Amino acid sequence: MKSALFSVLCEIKEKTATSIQHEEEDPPDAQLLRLDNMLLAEGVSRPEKRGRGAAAGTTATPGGCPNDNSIEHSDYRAKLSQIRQIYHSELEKYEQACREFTTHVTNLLREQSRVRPVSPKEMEHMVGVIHSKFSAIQRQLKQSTCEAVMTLRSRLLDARRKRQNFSKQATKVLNEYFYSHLSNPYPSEETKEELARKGGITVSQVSNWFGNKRIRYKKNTGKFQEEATMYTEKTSTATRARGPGGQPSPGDKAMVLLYCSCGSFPLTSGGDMVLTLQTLAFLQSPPGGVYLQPQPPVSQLQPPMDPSGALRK
DNA sequence: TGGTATGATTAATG
DNA sequence: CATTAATCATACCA
Repeated sequence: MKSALFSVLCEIKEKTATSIQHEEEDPPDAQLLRLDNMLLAEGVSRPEKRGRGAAAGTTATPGGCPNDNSIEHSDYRAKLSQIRQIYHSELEKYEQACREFTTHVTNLLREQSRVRPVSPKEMEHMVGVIHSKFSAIQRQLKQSTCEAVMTLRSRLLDARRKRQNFSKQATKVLNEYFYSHLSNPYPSEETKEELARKGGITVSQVSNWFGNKRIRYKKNTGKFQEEATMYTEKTSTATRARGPGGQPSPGDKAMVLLYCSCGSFPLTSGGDMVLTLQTLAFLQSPPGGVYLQPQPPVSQLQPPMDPSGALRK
């Protein structure tokens, strides 16, 4: 032990002899500062600390969002606190080691001072060098902690990485609403909440879903034909009218067709119009069942260009 | 393993 | 601030 210490001491001494100021050759204090900031922002530097604009933007919550993503985040938080613990204990260890080492070295120097003159300046230098060494180690610790946090974040917080398909129930609920409101698939906030509740997902997930759905439906309506008939049928079973064979009630089907001949959803003006049209369509819907029309009658919605072509007729 | 489906994110827009 | 359109990254399936 002692010999090891001594060798380090000698090394330090050498360096001191040459030039102290350039000892570390790379003093990026800015980087250190950034690391500190990040650790602070991530809540690593201080256990249990909240209340800083930092996180407020993303996870404002106390109000009415029940699960939102706190469930998913609990795992993250658990791991984060683990990291925090390790970080603090390591930091503590380093600091203690630093103190011990410093006293050790000063003692040694003091001993040496009996046989040779040791200037106070030399002492100071020694101490300074030791401290800078340890702070370099600390910086490394901070850096690796940062990396760990980043990895953790990307693994657990970035939802894109942990994407999970919605449950059958959720997609059913969403699709049913979507296809039964094809003419205006823009659920209100309340509706979104209800859909979210029924599907066991969050409101923002509902919004995302509708955003994706609208755009994808518009982009390639043909592809969704099957799905459309499927879900419109499904909803009609609830209100099922005649026909054991499944003669679907014309209403919703008609909506699909209607929609097709009407153009895109952005009928901002609205609801009444839709209703009227719906009734109209219902009345006009041919008994035979146009709904099965293999040809996608759809896609009138003025997509800029229709790749599937051949429609519009 | 490659292609597709799908949920989430982001930039642009009004 | 809600949407659209594009894009990312993963899930899922043949």
